[in-house]
Amino acid sequence: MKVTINDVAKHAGVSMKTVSRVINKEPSVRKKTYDQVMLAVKELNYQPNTAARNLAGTSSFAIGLVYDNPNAYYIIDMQNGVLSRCKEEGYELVIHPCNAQQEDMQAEIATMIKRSRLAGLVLTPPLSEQQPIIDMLDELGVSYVRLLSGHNEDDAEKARNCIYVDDFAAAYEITEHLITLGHKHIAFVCGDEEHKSTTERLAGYKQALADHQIAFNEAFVHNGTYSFESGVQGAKALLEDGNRKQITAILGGNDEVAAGALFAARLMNIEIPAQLSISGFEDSPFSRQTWPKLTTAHQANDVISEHAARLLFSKTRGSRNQDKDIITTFTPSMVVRESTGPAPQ
Amino acid sequence: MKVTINDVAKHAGVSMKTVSRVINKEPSVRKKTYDQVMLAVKELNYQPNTAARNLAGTSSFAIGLVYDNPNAYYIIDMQNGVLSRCKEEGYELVIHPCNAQQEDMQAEIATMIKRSRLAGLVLTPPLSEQQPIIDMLDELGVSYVRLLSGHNEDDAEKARNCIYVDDFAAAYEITEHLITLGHKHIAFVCGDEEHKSTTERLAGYKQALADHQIAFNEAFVHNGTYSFESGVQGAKALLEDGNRKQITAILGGNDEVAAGALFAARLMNIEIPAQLSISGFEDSPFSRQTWPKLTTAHQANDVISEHAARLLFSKTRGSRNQDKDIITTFTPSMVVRESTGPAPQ
DNA sequence: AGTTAAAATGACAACGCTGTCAAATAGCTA
DNA sequence: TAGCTATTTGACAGCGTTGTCATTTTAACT
Repeated sequence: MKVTINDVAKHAGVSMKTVSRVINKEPSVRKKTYDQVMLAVKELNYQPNTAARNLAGTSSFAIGLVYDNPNAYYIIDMQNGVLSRCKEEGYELVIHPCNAQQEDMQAEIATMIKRSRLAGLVLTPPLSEQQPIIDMLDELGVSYVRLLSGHNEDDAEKARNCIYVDDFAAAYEITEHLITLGHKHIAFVCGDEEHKSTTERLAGYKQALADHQIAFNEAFVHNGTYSFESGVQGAKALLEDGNRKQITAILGGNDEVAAGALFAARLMNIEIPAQLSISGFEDSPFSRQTWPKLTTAHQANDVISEHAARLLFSKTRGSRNQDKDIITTFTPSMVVRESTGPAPQ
Repeated sequence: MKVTINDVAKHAGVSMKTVSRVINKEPSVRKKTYDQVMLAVKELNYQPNTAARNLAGTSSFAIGLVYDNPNAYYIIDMQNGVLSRCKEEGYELVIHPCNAQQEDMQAEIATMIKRSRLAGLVLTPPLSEQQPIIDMLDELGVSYVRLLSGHNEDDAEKARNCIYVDDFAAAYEITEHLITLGHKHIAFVCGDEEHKSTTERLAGYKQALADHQIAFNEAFVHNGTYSFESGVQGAKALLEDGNRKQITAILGGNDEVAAGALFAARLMNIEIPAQLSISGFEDSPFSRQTWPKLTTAHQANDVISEHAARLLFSKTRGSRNQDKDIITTFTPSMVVRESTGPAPQ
C-alpha cells in the first residue's frame, strides 16, 4: 500500500540515498543506476512523501503566493502561472490572500513562512511595494520575487528579484493611440493612488501628451480605486462637470474602471465610441465582455507570473536549473477594439 | 532563531508531549498547565513546524480543493471560503485546478493525495459529479466533501458528504418571476449539458412553466456552455430564428451567459428590459457590472465553500469539533435588478 | 600495471513532531 | 489514612526523507 524510498531502494538494489539522489535529480548518478531506480519507481508507483522531504531537507518544497487584490481574473492568472511552474518543479503552492492595510502584515507573512518553511515567495502588487515586508523577508533570508510596475532599472542588485510590467509604456501607447485619433481632451480615471502602477500609468499618459504638445490638465484626472464602482463614479464626476463638452476620451485605470466608465456613459446617454472613446488596461476577459468591447493594453498575467516563479526557482535551487530565458520586463501591447474611435468634431 | 517544541517544553517546565497536547487542543490538560504552556508559546513566539506534524501525525494538516471551472469569480470565492475555515483550524490548503476531460484524472488526484497525505478533499462541480473519482476516493479511504447541484435527498448515507445548491428552486423562482411579469415565451440558454446544475435549472424552469399552464417549447431551449461567448451565440440563435417575435425573456445558464445574451441583444438593437428581459444565475460581481445590471439568483459561493470545509473537518478531526451548524443545502434567492421587466405587449 | 584523483555510492544520524504506553498525581470512598 | 480509580503527565520510539561523511568504484594518468 504505502511505498517508501526504502522499498524502492531494495527493489532497485541500491541504497536509499541513491534513490534520493535520483528523485532529486542530483548529479553524480551513473546513467545505468539512474535507469534502474527510475524503473523501480515506476514499477512500485512510488510517491515521495512531501512532509518527510520538507522535514529532512534544508528547505521545503513549497513556495508561497501572497496577494491583496480584489480582481479575481488577475489572481487566477497569477495562481495558474505560478502553479504551472510549481508542477514542473515538483513544488507545492501555498496561496495567501491578505489585507495590505492590516497592521501586522509582516508578522503574518513571517508566521506563514516559518510554519511551512517556504522555499520562497512571490509577491504581487501592492504588497510587493511595501518596504517593511521586503525588509522582513531580507532579514529572514527568504528568497522572493516581486512583481512590480515600472521597468528594469540600473540598480541591478535590486532588479535581481523583480519582474516588471512597464505600465508607463503601455499608458504612453494608449494615449498616443487616442491622440492619433484626433483626441485632444483626454481624461484619466486613476486606480488606487498608492499603487505604483497608478503613478506609472499616469506618468506615461502625461509624457504622451507632452510629446504631442498637448497641455496637461489637472482637472482631467480623477483619483479613484481599481474597481468598477470607482470607474462609474470617476467618469460621472468628469463628465458631469462643465468639462463634458471638452472631454472626448477617457483612460480607465484598468479594465474594470473602464467598464465602469462605459456604464456611466450609458447612463448619461453618451454613445461609445462616437461621442466618447474609452480604454482600459490589462486585457482581462472582462474587456471582451463589455459592450462595446474595450480597447486596452494586453498584459499576460499568467505568463508574467510563470516567469516570476522561474526567477524564484532559479535562485532557490542553487546552481542547477539556471534558467536563462527569464524575461524580467514585460511591456503590455495595445489591443484596439470597439471602445475607441476618432474624436468627434 | 528557530524555536522547537522542545524549547517551549523546557521554558514551560513540562514535557514535549504536553506542549503537543496543548497546541493540538487535546483534552486532559489541566488548565494551569495549559496556561503555562500557552505563555511559553507566546513568549518564545513558537510556530509549529507543519512538515514535522504532517510526518509524525496520522494525517497531515492539509486539505485539497479540486476544481475545473473557468469562472474566476467562482473559484476565488471557493478558495476564500475554504481558506477561511482552514485558517481557523490551522490547516493548509492545496489548490488543484484540473481538466475534467483528462484521461487519467483519478490517477492525478490520487497522486496529489498521496504526496501531500491530504486529510481531505473538497470537490467542486463538475468533478464532484464524476463517479470514477468518487470511487477512487472511497477506495483510498480519504474523506471528501462534494459540492453538488440538487437538494439533500433521502439517501442519507451519501448525503453525509455532500453540500447541495438547489438550482431547481432557483430556476423555478426566476421563471416564476418572469411569468408574473407577464412573460409567456421564455427561452433558456443552457450551460454545459453534462453539468448537473444545467439539468436542475432546466427542470426548475420547466416545472414553473408547467405550474403556470405554459406549454414547454423545445425550440426555446438552446444548449451551450457556461461562457460569455456561448451566451452571445445562444441568444443570437434564439432571437434570429423566426421565434424572435415571440420570445420576450431569456434565462441565462449563469451570469456570464446572461451577460452574453445582453451583448447579443445590444448588437441586434433590442432594448433591455423594454423589449426583452434577461436573467442570470449566481450573482457573481459580474452581474452588477453589466448594463443594465442583471436580475439573478444570489448564490454565496464563499459561504457555501466554507460550509463544505466545515463538513470536511467535522469528519476529519474525529470526535472533537462536532460542528452542528453545518448547512448542507443552500437555496439561492432571487435578486431583482434592471434586466427584467414587464413583458411587452 | 601502479598510482592518484575524481566520481559514485552507502551508512547512519538527524529533522521536529506525535502515537503509544507506562508512570505519576489527583480525587474519591470507606 | 489506606486503597482504588480517573485524570494528567512524561519517556521514548519512529514517521520517511535528506545531509554528512566515509567508503568504494571508476577513470586518468605515469
